[in-house]
Order: sequence, then C-alpha cells, then structure tokens
Amino acid sequence: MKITLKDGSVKEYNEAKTIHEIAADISEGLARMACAGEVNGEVADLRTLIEGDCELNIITNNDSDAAALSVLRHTTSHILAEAVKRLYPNAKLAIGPSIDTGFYYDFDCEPFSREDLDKIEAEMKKIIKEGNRLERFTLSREDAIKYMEERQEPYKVELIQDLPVDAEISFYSQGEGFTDLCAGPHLMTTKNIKAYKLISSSGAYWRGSEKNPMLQRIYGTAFFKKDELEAYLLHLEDIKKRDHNKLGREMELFTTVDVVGQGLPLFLPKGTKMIQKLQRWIEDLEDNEWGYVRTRTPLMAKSDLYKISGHWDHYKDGMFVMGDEEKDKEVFALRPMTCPFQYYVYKNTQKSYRDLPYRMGETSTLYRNEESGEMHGLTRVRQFTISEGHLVLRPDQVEEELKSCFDLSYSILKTLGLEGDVTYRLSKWDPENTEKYLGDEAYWENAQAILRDILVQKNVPFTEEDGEAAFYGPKIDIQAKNVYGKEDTMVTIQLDCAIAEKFDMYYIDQKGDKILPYIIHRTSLGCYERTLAWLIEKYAGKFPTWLCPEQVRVLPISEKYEAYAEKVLAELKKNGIDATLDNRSEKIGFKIRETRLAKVPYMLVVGQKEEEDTTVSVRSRYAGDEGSKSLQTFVDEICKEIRTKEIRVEEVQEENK
RNA sequence: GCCGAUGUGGCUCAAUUGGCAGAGCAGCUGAUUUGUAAUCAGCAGGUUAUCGGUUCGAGUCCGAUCAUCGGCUCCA
Repeated sequence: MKITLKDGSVKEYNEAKTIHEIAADISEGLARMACAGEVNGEVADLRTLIEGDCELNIITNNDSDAAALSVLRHTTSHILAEAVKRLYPNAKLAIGPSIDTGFYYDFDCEPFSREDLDKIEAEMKKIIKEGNRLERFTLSREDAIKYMEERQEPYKVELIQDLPVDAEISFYSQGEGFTDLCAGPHLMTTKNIKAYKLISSSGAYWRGSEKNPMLQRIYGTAFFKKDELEAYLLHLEDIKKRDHNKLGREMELFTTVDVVGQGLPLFLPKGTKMIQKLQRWIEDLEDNEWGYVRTRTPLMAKSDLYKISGHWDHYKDGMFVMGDEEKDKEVFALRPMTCPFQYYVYKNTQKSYRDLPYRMGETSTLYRNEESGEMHGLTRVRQFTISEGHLVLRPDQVEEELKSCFDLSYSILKTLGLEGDVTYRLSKWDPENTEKYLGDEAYWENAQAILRDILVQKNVPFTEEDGEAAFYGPKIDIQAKNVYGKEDTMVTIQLDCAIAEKFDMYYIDQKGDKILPYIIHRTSLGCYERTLAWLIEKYAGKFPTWLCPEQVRVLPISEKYEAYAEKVLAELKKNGIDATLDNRSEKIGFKIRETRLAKVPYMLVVGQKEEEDTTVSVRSRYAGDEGSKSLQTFVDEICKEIRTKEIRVEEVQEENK
C-alpha cells in the first residue's frame, strides 16, 4: 500500500500498519510527539490500522492546532475520571468530551468543592506520573453492556444501548485501574500530559435534559506546554476586566438593586447617555434613510390580543400576566414583542399595493419572564428595549426588503466596528417537533429557502440550525460571543407568512382584490442593553468618541482660569459635545494622570486667560499630547469625528527609556 | 427552574474559638501650586443583603427570603 505524507513523499508497506507504527518508521521523535493522525482529511486515533492507500498527516503536539489539543484534552478528561474514581469510588461516570476551551467530565456523585478539585488535581498528577499507556479494545454490544453493568456504570450502559446498530463499541484503558467507553482518539500514553488545570465544577443535567437527574460536572483545560497554560489562565484573568457586568458597573453605566428585582438593571446617567446616543442615531437613520415610519404603541394589552397572535398559546409562560383568568373579567399582559400592536397600526387605514412596502419602526420596550437562573448582567434581562420593526410587503418585494434589512443591520454593525465579530445563523424550525410551530412543511421549506438565498447572495458564511426559529417563521440571526465565548443573538431578521392571516391584514392589488401580505419582523441594531454590553467588552470601556458619555473633560490648570474654562465648556456643549469641567484640577495642577485620561477621549487643559488667547491644550487617549490649538479648531475637529462616527484607534505609545 | 459559591462603608478587602466592626482607595475639609500611574494632614462614612432563631453575647452558628456570580436548562 502507498501512504502519501503531508510533504508529498510516499511510503510503501507490504502489510497493514497502525498510524503510530508508520510515525515510528518515519522517526522516533515523530512517534513520541504524535497525538493523532489525519487519514484522507479525517482525524483518526494513532492506533488506527491503515490497510490501503491513503493520504496521511501525523498531528503532533507541536502543531498546537485544534485537533491535537482536542486529543490531549480528551485524554486528560480520562485522567480526571480515573482520579475521581480513585477518590470517590461510588461516583458514576457519565461523559467527558473535549470542548473549545478545554474539557469536562460529568459524574453522578456529591457536589465538588474547590478543595475537592485541588485534591483531584493532585491525584491526577500521581496517575500521570505512573505513565501508563492507553490501550484500545472493542467489545460486542452484549459484552460491552455486561462489562459496564459489572462495573456498575448505569450511564455507560445507557450510552451503549443508544449507540447505532452498526457502531463499533470501543474502550480505552489506562493501566490497571481505569477503563472507559470511548470512541477516541487518544494519546498513546499519559506521560505527554504536562500542563492542565481544573477550572470549576457545577451541576449539569444528564444528556442535557432538565427532566433527567443533575450530575456534577468538572471543567478543566490542558495544553502541551506549561507556558501556554499559564498564558491561558492569565487570559482568563484578563477578560474578567473587560466583562461588561463588572466594567459597566465600575464605569457607572448601570447598576442593580436587590429590592427592584432580578433582570431589571437601572441605567445610570452615563449608561443612559450612551443608549440615548444609540437610540437617536438608529431612529433618525431608519426614518430618514431607510424609509421607516415611527410608531409608539402600548406596553401592555388585554389577553385577547395575544390570543389572536398565538402568543397566549405558544408563549404565555414567558409573559408577565396581570390578573387572574378565572376570576377577573379582563386580564392584561405586558408585551413580550410589538408585532400585533404594529399590525393594528397597519390596519388603521386600508392599504393599497401602492402603499407597500410599509415599514414600521419602534423603539420598543419588552417584558419577558425569564426563569430566575437565566438572568445575566445586561445580556439576559426581564425588561429590555429593541430597535424593533415590521415590514408589510407584497410577495414581489420580499427578497429586496430582506436584503435591505440585512444591509441596514450590516451598516450599523460596521459603524460600531463590530461587523467582523459576528456569525450568521439560519434558524429553522424543528421538523421533529412541528406542533410548536404555525404552518406546514411546505410553508417552512419555502420561507427557509428564501432566507438561505439571501445569506448566499450576501456571501457571508452561515450555519443552519433546526429548532431555532420563531413559532411563526424562520430567522436570519446575527450572533456574537461575549468575552467568555458565550453566544447571544444580537440582530434578528424573521420572515413571517403566517400571522397576517390571523389579524386579517391585507392590501388591495391592481385588480381590486384583497391580498395577504408578507411580513418581516426585524431588529436593526437589536437590543440596546445587549449592544451596550457588547460595546463595553469590545472596547474595554474605551468607546469611539461619538458614543462616549463624556467626550471632553475641561481642566483649568488653576482656579484662576475657571471662568474661562466655564466658557470653553459652554462652547463645547453648544456644539453638542458632552463635556464636563474638572473643578478639582487645582489640586493636581499640571499633573494629568493617565488614569484620568483613560476615562475620557479628550482632555482640554485650559491655561490661558480669555482676553489673552483662546487656545486650548489638547490631550487625547488616541495620540497623547496633540499640542495646543484654537478652541474653534478643536470644536470643528471633534464635531466632525462625532458626526462621521469615526473610530479613532489608540496609537501605540513608544516607551520612554 | 436545577446544582454550587458568595453577600461587611461608593470600590477592594480585614476582623483569631462566638467577645469593643477595621484598613486602603474614592469622598469631604484644609494645607501644598506642582508637567504625566498615586503630595501631606484631618474629617466623615456601617442596623455586616433582609427577616427570624440559638446564645449572657452573632459579621461569625442555624433556618427562611432576596440579590449577585459560575454552570445546566431555557432564550418566541
């Protein structure tokens, strides 16, 4: 057989060989460093027997690529499992895969404390020191079940029972003490595990269902080199500083109060200022450049409205309902979305085909009764405000308007400097669970195809996911990750061909017939709270000037110049610049500390008396000392920066010797 | 909702076995008039998340509630 290696060279063998044997044949060093093989592009265990011609790449721990790391981490999770079994023999094993940031293993046992984790980590060290080789073997389904039953591992038995009929059931053992059901791949020996750390523990449902018992999960991570692990742990510390939930509170953008309640953040003046800037921008943009009309509709309605829309049946648990359906004549609910309200705006007058597309926008505050454990900072809250909109369309306008919604959102992301940080998702219905949705298969296939086509035309990479759709239609979701890698929906564009009928919405076409319109539900910038959170983390609090709640701080070098400083301040404010006067500057004199500058993009050091001069000394976070210039020049420059929403980049300061 | 951790001035944290609630930063007052990561002195600031219990005595022990954090589940 002929084995073609990565460098193009070819090895020939007469008999079948494992990947590890081939690696050893190439060089001993390679065999020592090998983690896995890649056979015709597929990752394979080193123990895999190669029996025919193929292209082979040996993945080594020098590659530090995802595949190599994943093998290392998976093997480390087995070490973890062995350590737990040694210390807690009654713990039952569930699953232990590698993940993006490391690995985890689930056990059925008592919860672990941090001290427990430290003990387990020490035990892992012992196991690794023993340096056992990992051996792979397979069993028939019957024997495999018997094997795990004898070891009293009910979760493993369940896993084996659920494997496909034709699946090969493989096990890996390390030394005498530990064997696990596992598809692999794994390292050849535990010796190569050198840098690992148990990060945390928490509860996790067996097989991810809340109906199942809760197991104990231990998260850990592993790297090939100690310094890589150190760097990762430092990185974990570092991203905490960008965490919007910490930084946003520190910067006095928002706070929470026990007695107000969970998921109900209070925006402080600075945070409010930022949201106001975003909101004014979005409303003007939509109305003046993208053809929207603005609405202002109630925050609550009678249950009757939600019964028509279908929310009462599909979403009642997520709504704040006021009153008792049994006793009260009328029951109200806070709105979880604006759709039906805007539909009645549309229906207020009869519409002709000439009136379409009819694009309605509303800065709408919504209420959703999330479960208590789900709230988080500004990203998961019970009351939030979105740049919501509904477009009522003729069928021939759907494609163009969808594209336009996409373009609007994209341009907003670009202005905020976030366009490179998102992923796109086509959120489809769940064909296995159709009763959750309105409409039939033909409806969904058609609507999904239209959205898919838009994503293809826009030439953005996207994933498709079942079960992520709204109950009335599929979505294009624009997703972003927070500093910890957790993903949230930032923008959504949904196609709905089902609800118009429920509300008896129509337009009159050229022939005078009543026609059912299509509807797009969409956000342009999405949820203001979430966007603010995202911006805090993206810019680590150093926002583009136009978004800063405080854009300029005026700093008289002594109280002699305070009167002039007041005039400078007034001039800035008159030009729409958010400026403040630092009235304690006499205390620091000329000592302008970097820590103060970090809070505002510009500081104006005022040291001239008005009658003598009207120059200001400018310091910016972008370029340090920008020298002295006339006040008018400064105002013109910053107004332009704000108007164009420029994102000035901090210049790397050369270190002084 | 589930598992776990946490809750002490605005912030970061102390407080021995259950024995007088303390410090730094921030704030205020005064002094200093200074050129880039911390001038000096003084003052003020707390019903230790809330409610209840045990005790001669509770920040500390017990119970409940609320909130925050890490996860799981969920996220129209």
